[in-house]
Parts: sequence; C-alpha cells; structure tokens
Amino acid sequence: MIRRTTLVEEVYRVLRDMIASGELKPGEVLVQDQLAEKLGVSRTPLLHALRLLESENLLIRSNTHRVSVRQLTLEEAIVLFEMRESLESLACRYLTPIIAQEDIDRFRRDFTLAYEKKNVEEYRKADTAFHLFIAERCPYLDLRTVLARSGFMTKCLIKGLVRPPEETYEEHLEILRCFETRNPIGAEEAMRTHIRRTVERLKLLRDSHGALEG
Amino acid sequence: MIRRTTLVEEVYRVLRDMIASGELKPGEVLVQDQLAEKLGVSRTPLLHALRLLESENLLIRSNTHRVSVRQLTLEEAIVLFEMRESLESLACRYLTPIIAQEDIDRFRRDFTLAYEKKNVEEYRKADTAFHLFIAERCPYLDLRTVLARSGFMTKCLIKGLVRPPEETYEEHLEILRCFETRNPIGAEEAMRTHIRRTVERLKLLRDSHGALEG
DNA sequence: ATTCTGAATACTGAATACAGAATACAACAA
DNA sequence: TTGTTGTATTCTGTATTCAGTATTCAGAAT
Repeated sequence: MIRRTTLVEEVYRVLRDMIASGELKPGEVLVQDQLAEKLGVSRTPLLHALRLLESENLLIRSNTHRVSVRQLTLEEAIVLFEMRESLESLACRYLTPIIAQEDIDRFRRDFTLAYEKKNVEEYRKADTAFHLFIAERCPYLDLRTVLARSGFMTKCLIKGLVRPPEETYEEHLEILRCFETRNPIGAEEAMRTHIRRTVERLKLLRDSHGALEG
Repeated sequence: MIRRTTLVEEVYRVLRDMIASGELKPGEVLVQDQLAEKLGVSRTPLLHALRLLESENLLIRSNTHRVSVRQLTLEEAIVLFEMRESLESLACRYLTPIIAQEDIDRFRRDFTLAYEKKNVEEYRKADTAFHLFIAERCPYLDLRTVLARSGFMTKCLIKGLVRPPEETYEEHLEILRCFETRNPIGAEEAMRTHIRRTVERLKLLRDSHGALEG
C-alpha cells in the first residue's frame, strides 16, 4: 500500500536529523524564514514541524515565541535513562511472547560478531539497533512513542557507548536468552539491570564532572 | 509577567477538554472546516492543534489524512497505568526532597476530610489533584511531560476511581509520610505499590470482562 | 439488479498575504 | 555621557486562497 505522507513529516524528520547531527546546535535560535528557505518549503509545514518538535521537548519556546534547540543537561539525560530503565524493561516484558526467533538470532549474531572482532563501531550500531528495535516493535502505541522519543533524545546528547562492550555484551545476551525462552519477567529484569548499570555509570560521570567544576 | 499565548494553545486545550468530556467521541472523525467554524477560528491554528493532539496519540490519522478520536482499549489503559507505575514513582523520588510541607499538609487534610465524611466525589477530586500535582511539580521536563499526558489519557477512559477510598486512603497517607520524612526511596515504593494495586484491579476487570465476552 | 466509470462535491496540505509584536537603531533630552 | 523615545525592520501567528486528493453520486454498461 502507498503511504501518504506530507511535507510536515518530511520537515520534521529533517529537523530532527539536523538536531541529532549537531547541525542545529543546542541553544541555537531558529528563524522560520531562513530555515524555510534553507529547506526549500514555505513556512507553513515548517511551523507545524517546529511545534511538533517543541511538543517533544526537543525545541524550547521563549515567552517571545522564539524557538531554540533545547540544551539537555547531563542531569536531564540521567532522568531520561532512568525513565528508560523502567519503560524499556516493560517493553521487553510485552515483547517476549511475540518477538520472532529470527530477530533474536540476528541480534545475537550481530552482537557476537562485533564483540569477537573487537569492532566497537559495529558493536555500537548493533546496540543502537537493538534498543531501537525494542521501541519500534513494542505492541503498545503509547509505550512505543515514549520509548522512541526518549531514546532519540538521549542519543542526541550521548554519542557512542556509555559503557564498553566488555560490560554490556553478556547483558545483551541475557536479554536475548530470556526472549528466546519466552520468559517475560526475566527479560524485564535483565533489561532493567542493563540500563540501571548505565544510569549508575552516568551518575559517576556526573559526580566526577561536578567535582571538577566545584 | 504577562504570558504570551496563542490561539493554537487555546484550541489545543479546548479540544482536549472536548475529548475528556466526551463531546468528541472515540472513533469520531473530525472535519476541519466544521470544527474551525464551531470554535470560531480559522483552520490554521486548528490544524496545528490537531497535529499536536495526534502527536500525543489522542487523535489518530488514517492513511487518507482523516483524523479521528482515538479509541482507547482497556488493555491500552492498563499499559498506561503500568507506565505510570514506574514513572510516577520515579517522580515521587525526585519530588521528595523539594515538596513543600504546606502541600503535604494540604493533601493530607483533603484526603482525610473527604474520607471521614465518606464523600467519594471529594475524595476523587483530592485523588486527581494529588496525582496531577506530582506530575506538574516534577522537576524534570521530560518526566513531567510524559506523566501529564499519560495521566490525561487514562482519565479520559476511566472516569472516577478504580479502587474505593477504603483501599487507597492509607496508601496516600503513606506516600505523604515518606514525603514528610524526606524518604525518597520510601515515597517511590509507596507510590509504586499504590499504582500496582490499581493495575491489578484493572487486570481483574479486564479478565472478568473478557470472560463475559468470551 | 449489479458493477463500473466519470463528474461533482467535500476535504486536506501548502503557499501567500496581512496584521501585530519584538527587536534594533537613531535621535533627542537631561 | 546616559537614558528615553520614536521609527524602521524583522519575525511570528493567523486568515485566506489555491491545488491536489478523497468521497459521493448519477448514469451507463453488463
């Protein structure tokens, strides 16, 4: 089936990518006319897209209605990860009865290949794809939406891996094992543990960073 | 300070209220021209508001770009409550060090008065205000946003109390005690227990409802 | 009677125009 | 020199128009 799309969706996607890539910088004020000209559209779909991104807290509006790219603090990133800790583990519980074996196999293979080759970039990609998959395949719209957005936002701030493959590889395998044995509670707890450790690493980073600045 | 607002915000608010009140019915298809005329605005701010509500999953867009009010199933409401179970308890953890004693006192008084007078409507109002307060006062934007939206959505489907005051009154007092003694972990667990029991009640309702239909 | 096709009508997305508010700058007064 | 005021310019929110698409209806073909 042909899926009807709109310019708004396209502009929204492009702007998101520009934020994620850093082309639009945190704190940068967006001027509608300039941006519309740059993207080759009128202000109408652009304004729609800006409002949507604002509604997702990626953009911030001042009292004078100037829109800027949100500056996400490490503290806020930690909160996002804490939210993901419970939401993504909930998603794993829901996903366990329905995830296809071929997906489980694919992720296990991707993680293992990258890990054994000590290819951190490949491992990072597998990591990102895995978490993205869990969000996208979650069978409930509301949870799917929140996971997608919080995942995107933490990715904007934190490029690369918080913890190295040596730490996370076995955790990923454990989650996959629970999927495979169709153990929802196990999958939920395995994912919770996985992300909680990342949260704790971020808190360590925050605290050492704070000590440097203090 | 005077806060600048827009027609979009106003239309958004009115539409949300119309959905919550049932004036716009689940499944109802919204026609932009008619609705704009009814609200006394042009289609422009209306269209913006519709997109925002769609982005929050309150409205659903078909492939032909017709927008209708989302029909939320009991299963989906349960998922929303499960999300709230962990997110609202997380918010309680964050809120515990900063919540003002006068707010604690006010909620305790409101719950107690309504409970002792056996006034279920007053109790329901105190209940709603309490949960709304926790969402609104959460010091982190992203969590605040998700809580506000999931709270609104569950309220649209589930009018009134899931469980009676006799069950929840003591649970509310326990949360307030943890706030008062500045015990974040206690507050988090007390709220988690409170909502989990509600989740379990909803699952019972779902399962008995399923049996009737089965 | 049923199905198909084309035209008319209704609806939506995007562009453009207009009005009001915000900002920048120059001139004037103290 | 500094502070205030007035004016010009820029920017944003909203209304309107236009073009494209979806839906409905009537007539023709089977």
